[in-house]
Amino acid sequence: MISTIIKATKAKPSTRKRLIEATAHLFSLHGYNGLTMRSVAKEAKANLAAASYHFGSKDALVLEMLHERIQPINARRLELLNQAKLQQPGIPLSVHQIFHSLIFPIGEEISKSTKSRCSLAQLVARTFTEPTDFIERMHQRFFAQISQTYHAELSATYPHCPPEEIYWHLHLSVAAMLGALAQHRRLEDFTQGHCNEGEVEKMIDRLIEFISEGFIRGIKKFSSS
Amino acid sequence: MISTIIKATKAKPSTRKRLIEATAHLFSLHGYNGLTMRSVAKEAKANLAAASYHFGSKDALVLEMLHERIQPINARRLELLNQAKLQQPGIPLSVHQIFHSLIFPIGEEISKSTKSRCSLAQLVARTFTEPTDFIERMHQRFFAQISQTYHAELSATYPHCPPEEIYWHLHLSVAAMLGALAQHRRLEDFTQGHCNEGEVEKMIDRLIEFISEGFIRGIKKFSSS
DNA sequence: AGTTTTTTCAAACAAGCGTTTTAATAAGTT
DNA sequence: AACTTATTAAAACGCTTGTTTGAAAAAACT
Repeated sequence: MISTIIKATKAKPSTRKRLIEATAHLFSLHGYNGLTMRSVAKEAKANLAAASYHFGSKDALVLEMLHERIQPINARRLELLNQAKLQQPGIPLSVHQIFHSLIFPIGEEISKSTKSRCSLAQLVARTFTEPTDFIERMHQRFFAQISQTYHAELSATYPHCPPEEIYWHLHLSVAAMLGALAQHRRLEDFTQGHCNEGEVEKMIDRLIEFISEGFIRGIKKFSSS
Repeated sequence: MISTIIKATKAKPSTRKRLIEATAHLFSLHGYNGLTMRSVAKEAKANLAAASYHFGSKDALVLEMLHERIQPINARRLELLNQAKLQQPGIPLSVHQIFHSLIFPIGEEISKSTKSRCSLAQLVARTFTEPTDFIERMHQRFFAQISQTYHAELSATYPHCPPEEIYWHLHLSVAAMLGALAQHRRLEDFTQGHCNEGEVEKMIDRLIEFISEGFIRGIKKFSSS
């Protein structure tokens, strides 16, 4: 009786779930080209043909994994955005508020997933640095709309700023965010041990401040001249 | 007579040079794993065995290419740094001056190389996002020293700021720079055509301002509390 | 229970990979 | 001109890749 309960709680997840998790881990480590069906199968303790059976192809497998990982983050972003707007109806959000809603959800997910071996930071970042064609298409589908949302929000905060300049600095902000995520793994090496990769909160706090101020001062300088 | 002169001026470069150039182009497009000896040979209009003959292995070929491309940038950085220090001996450099010396040389090289199909921005950025082991080692060799130089310079500007906080924000700055370079290719898509990828100068100017201000305000906020 | 559907498994497939070999050609030297 | 070295070329090597096959096992359903 007891053993069955233990067995039930410790029962390993479905093959499908294990494949997705292994894919996330290996993709974040080695990128799309560095991920092989055999390495996924091995890590998921599944048969080589399992991934093809469940997802059809390597492309579809990776796309499904990315969908499952990224969708919750984007949903949370919009949630935070709307939440802030409801608290001050009619008043445009501050730059800090806007970038908080953009960056904070990533920190949340990273903290959640530290128990698993997959670094979400690396995964999200790799989505943008991978050159594979199909990932570019997927990127377009996943992020095109949300980037427009943020541009609109920032335009509301700076109603007299030319849209082009908003775009320039939003682009820089997103690039900085992704760069920080991608580089986070190297933090300890880069700082000769002065900073700790595990302090995700510290990183997120500083990143939000860094980007917000970079954005504010940049807009001020380049839209007035 | 004339034909020989034309032939001489238009003579295609040595096989070795063509291989390096093709490697740079394909590496920046597809990364290390996505680059194949056959694709390099084809683009360089050389035989498949040529790369192995001239460089020994794929690893050595890519390393040599990176060395040739990155070394001049780092040299120029130190040159600008020393130049600025000579103009105001004894006085610490401003944050803008420091980051100008870090970022501007990349802009120079990008402008130079726009005639070739290789985007230097992508190449430099990929150096940092590629997970391949040997590239990590190479990165350590190429950038470990220069990152220390910049930390020292910034510490001189902020003598009372704890080194840890300098590291944090230098890390964010470098990450932002690399992120911007890596994302530069997507600029037009991201901004729905509002911004032009070709305007490298604009990007560099805004990047220097963005990072400098992010650094300054971040240091102010997080080292005083 | 028997039957159908879903899932696992080992083995094989063609294609592409980095590298090596061997021979032919070009360049340089005495 | 003869000889030595450096370079190019085509073909093959062993290995890994994503995907498919067909049979065995497990699960689900009537």
